[in-house]
Amino acid sequence: MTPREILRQHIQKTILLSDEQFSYFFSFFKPMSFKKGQQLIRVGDDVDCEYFVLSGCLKTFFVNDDQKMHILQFALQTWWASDYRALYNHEKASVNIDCVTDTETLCLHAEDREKVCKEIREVETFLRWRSNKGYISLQKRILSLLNNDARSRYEELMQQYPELYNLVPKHLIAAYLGVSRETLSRLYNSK
Amino acid sequence: MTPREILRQHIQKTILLSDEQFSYFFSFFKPMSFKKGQQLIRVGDDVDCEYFVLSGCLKTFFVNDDQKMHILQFALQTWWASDYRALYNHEKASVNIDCVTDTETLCLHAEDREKVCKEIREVETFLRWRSNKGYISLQKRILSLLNNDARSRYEELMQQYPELYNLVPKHLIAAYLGVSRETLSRLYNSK
DNA sequence: CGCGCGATTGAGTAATTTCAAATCTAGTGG
DNA sequence: CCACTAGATTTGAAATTACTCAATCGCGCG
Repeated sequence: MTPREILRQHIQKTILLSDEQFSYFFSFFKPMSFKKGQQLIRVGDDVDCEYFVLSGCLKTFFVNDDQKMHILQFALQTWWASDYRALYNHEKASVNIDCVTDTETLCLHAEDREKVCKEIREVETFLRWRSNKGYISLQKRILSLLNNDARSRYEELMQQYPELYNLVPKHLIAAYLGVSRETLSRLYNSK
Repeated sequence: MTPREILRQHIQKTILLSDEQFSYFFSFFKPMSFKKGQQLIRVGDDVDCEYFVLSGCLKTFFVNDDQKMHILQFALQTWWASDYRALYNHEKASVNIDCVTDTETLCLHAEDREKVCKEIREVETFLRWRSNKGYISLQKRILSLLNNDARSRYEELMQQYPELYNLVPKHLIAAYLGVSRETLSRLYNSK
């Protein structure tokens, strides 16, 4: 599938755009490819765009004073990634984003997003629903953090995104689940 | 402040509506008042509306198989509450919402929301930003759950929402923070 | 072959939970 | 005003869970 098709199918799960409308929207996306380990956003950066993943895997993460990394999100194909707090409030980035693997993205600038939102009603509807879905999935994750122990969080994640198993090193999975790598290792090697 | 003024001020932090537009939007909100302990949404219910809090406090929560309660959200004045997963996907409720104190709300039905969104562009923009802010605040909470121990989560919460201290029983705060009530008690009585 | 990264294992430590009991507090009825 | 009660909070002690730190193992790659 071409980048254009990937994006179009993704959007059409929520709304319908005419060829003309979609072409116009698509014209604002800039293809950007990155190598494994390359950084898209660093803490303190100005943030003016968001990334739509075509292939590969990004991670959004935060490193605390003790050098411990916490992962907020893995972004696979058709996922969006940015520091949305920075992007929407015009603040400096408070999280990092880099590549877990080589990754191809489409980059959309915030000003273009707002421009197209104004011009094409359906695009704004799409973005509203995208935010809603994001909200719902974060709520689910919070519930999982509150309610489940590390093992069931791990099983839940692997069941929902099996592709992560081979794509992402275990210590990153641990940083996403909120346990130490040692604990995660013990969890799935015993029992 | 009247309910109308509370809602209007809240909305105007994001977008500007003419008197006429606002009156039209406002006409779809139905005042609903509840007593402490009263349930607005129960797991398994059909969900067709969301609530805008005028006064008092709601909690959105989940009770697991061990009868342990986990709190997803407290909703104070100008906060919105519903089971958004159920509301947006037309599923049965997977969480409960009830009143921590006597609570006054404005109730908005999903179909009316979509209707007004179509008719008034600014309302859709408002809802898009509302979702974004919700997403950002949940992301902040996840980071806090991953990175901070129970004590700093408690201090963070009390600093951000001091009114919760007198309004909400401590064992509910514990259920929000993800610790046992005994641990929470020890945390702020030692030190 | 040796390096480097990731994964595993062991042992000791720290944090949190559970369970049970005691204490406190606000509201009710006499 | 007092006694009573239900709910909320606190405290103690034992058990559990997860963490840290250090060492080891495994494997792909130059």
